[in-house]
Amino acid sequence: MILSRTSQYAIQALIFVATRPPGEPVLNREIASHLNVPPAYLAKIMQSLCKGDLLYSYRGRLGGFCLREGAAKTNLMQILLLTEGASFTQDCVLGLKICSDATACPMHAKWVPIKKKVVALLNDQTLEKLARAVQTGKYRLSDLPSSLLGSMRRA
Amino acid sequence: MILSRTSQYAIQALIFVATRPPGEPVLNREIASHLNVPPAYLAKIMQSLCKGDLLYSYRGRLGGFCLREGAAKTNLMQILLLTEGASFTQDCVLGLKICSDATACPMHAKWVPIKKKVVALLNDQTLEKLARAVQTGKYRLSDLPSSLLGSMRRA
DNA sequence: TGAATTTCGGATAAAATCCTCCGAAAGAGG
DNA sequence: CCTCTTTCGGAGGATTTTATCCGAAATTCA
Repeated sequence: MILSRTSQYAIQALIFVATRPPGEPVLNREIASHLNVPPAYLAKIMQSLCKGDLLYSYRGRLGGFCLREGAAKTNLMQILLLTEGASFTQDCVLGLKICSDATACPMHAKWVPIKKKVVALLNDQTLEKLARAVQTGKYRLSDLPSSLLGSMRRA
Repeated sequence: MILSRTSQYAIQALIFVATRPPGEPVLNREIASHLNVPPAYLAKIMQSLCKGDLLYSYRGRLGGFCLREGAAKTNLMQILLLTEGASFTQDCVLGLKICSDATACPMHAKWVPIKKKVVALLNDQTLEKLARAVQTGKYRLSDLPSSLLGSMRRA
């Protein structure tokens, strides 16, 4: 409804890394298998997150990825700026090239307040917070094992 | 940020037809040029809107598209159901296959209220309302002529 | 040094979305 | 009837997104 697969993978991966003890590199392979996402594709995304200064990467035997210092304070908006580009929150809902308070599409007035709420939420949610939510066990990052899927779907 | 191009074109086209006197067929060509949208592609979308029972189509010399009776009460949610599919509002923000109150992703609790607001807005906005908003001249459906773009951008 | 491991970077493939083209069918009017 | 116009339906192309593959570079450890 709102995020590309790339963004979803990026956010999931970053939260996962944030749940691990800082300073201990996490393997791409390990992240991918835990999140159940394609490893080769995730590797590309991890690379771009390194270039976006959110992660450190280390090659070789003790290699892997670590959160950069301070990156735990990163919020989702900052991540999406990397993965979706700057136009993410700027584009008109109906796709008009120009849509502002001065000259607006018929949805503009009603849409802006909601968009503000979305942006505020994305700004508020940091990796730190999200990682903690997962660590408490209250929330889940990976999909349920397929053995449980059947019973969940029925519920 | 949220809608596919196809959905944007569909909504724009429907609003445009809704601004026209009912019963007088509007040509695809006319809609496309007014919205500045690829005519051949729009034709496909119009076809699917006919199949979705929102429009009537007429072939031949006096042909074109008309809103089906009652279709002016159609809201955006119903249109998006046709163009985006049912999962549009159901999918998890982070892409988890299962994400419900019982077993949720770390964004779930904060996201659900916002999603509800979005859905409520989409349910509230009917073609009738949107068309009227355009007819009053307060809002715009088509892009500005390129001659004005420069001055707008600078503002 | 050499072997093993891991990310890097570039090329490429697969799938989805966006878009075009064209002949056929249907309707209007002479 | 024929001609003109329009949508219909199917095939296909272009672009973007998603995903894979592989050799090269870096790092660890023996």
